[in-house]
Amino acid sequence: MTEIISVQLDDPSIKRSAAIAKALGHPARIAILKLLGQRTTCFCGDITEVLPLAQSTVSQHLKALKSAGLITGEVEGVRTCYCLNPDGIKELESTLSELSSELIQTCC
Amino acid sequence: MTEIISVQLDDPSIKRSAAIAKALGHPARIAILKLLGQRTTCFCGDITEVLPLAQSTVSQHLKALKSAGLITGEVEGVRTCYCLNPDGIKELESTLSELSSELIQTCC
DNA sequence: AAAAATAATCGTACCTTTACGATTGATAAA
DNA sequence: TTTATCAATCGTAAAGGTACGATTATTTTT
Repeated sequence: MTEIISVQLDDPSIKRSAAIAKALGHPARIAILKLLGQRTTCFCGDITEVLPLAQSTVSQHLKALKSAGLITGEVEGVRTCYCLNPDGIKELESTLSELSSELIQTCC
Repeated sequence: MTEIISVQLDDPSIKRSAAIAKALGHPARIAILKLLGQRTTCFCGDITEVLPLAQSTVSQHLKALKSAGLITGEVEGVRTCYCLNPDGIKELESTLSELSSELIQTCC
């Protein structure tokens, strides 16, 4: 019985997985996440110092990570303090490990 | 000692992680992977039947998944048989679980 | 009060992605 | 041999992503 168990593009869990993956889909954004993992806390300028990108570009990437829920950003005076968002990172972990174990079950 | 342990954009492992994530970064491609997980084997037409997308669009997504190494595609006469690529799926699993556990360690 | 510092946003240029229909080339069926 | 089938590719339009410098708003420091 090879039944198709509904694969819909607007399935919220598929959309969410794709959105998380999309946020990870650029080297700069992975690098930023790793950096935040090393330093616990970071200002935008700290990241700009380390990456070969303009401040406005870094700010853009931070915005993408924030709207995907993977980081938080809190204004502290003239700076903004960015941190990994534990909830988002856990969701990243669970969502993508669920997906890969689902896939591995049949193919490996 | 809060030392930065080299975060470079052209680090191959960062680039690879980003490339894998990018391949997962669209609902249609996640749906295709899940479909292949359910059916073990699929022709392009099977996928086109199930997804609300034109054949040429599905073909494009299959191409993206294939060049990311997540699926294989073998011509069988007039059709092409697509399968999950065990090596690619394992790499997806290990790469992204390594990343998330690295991140979880500091933030959670 | 003026100047400096920080980061968001704007404007812009360029490239990529996504989607479609049409076409093509290859194979299989009539 | 002709016709039908399948999927890749082409051409193209619209939308989105990536990068930069310049500008702006806010907050500190002087």
